[in-house]
Amino acid sequence: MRILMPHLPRAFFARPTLIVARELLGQCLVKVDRRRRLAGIITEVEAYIGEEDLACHARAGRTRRTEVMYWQPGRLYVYFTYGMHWMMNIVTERKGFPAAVLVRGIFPTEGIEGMRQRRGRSTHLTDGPAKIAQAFGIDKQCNGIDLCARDSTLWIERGTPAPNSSVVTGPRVGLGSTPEPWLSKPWNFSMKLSNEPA
DNA sequence: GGCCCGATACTCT
DNA sequence: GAGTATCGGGCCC
Repeated sequence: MRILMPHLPRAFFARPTLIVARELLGQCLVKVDRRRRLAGIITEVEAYIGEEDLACHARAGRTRRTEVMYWQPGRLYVYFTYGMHWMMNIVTERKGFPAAVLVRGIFPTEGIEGMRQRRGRSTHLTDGPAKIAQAFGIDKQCNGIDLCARDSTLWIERGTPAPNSSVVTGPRVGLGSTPEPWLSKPWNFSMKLSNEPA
């Protein structure tokens, strides 16, 4: 019997955020856009975990912006920052506990021409969180969508898991004045692709 | 490759 | 009103 639905199931996201973040490396983000597939391998992510984590938007509690982080795992949390950029996160853990993984880096594999059109350039298509949102056409309208729903046009597909030897961890990026210990938590995960320079 | 800086508007205090 | 989970252009290696 063939697998009918390629989506990673909700159980994948309903686990500790650091586990989900690590295991998202090597998986494939897919969007069906006007009947064409846009896809890429996830190469860099960051974990944001709960109201205690002072780098997490949920540090301010449940607000209109952070509402989706409190929903079931497998939802998309999309927010706007710096006056012009959208960011894409995947909600993790259990309903009622605000946590998510920010997708910071992708290696494009399908629909590259479409990404180039949206980005208005031919290189550096998805090597940053706002670039990913622009290349995949993700904005406020995508906030709260369910990556695990049967009829979703956006989902995570099983790829080739990143071997431990390719994974690097480090502090999260762009946190500015966030106090310790949160500023230095090694909750950024990235993988080196074998065809990239070391 | 790197550093510096301005753009820009939304969220929460 | 302040702060912001960034980007791209200009410049200099």
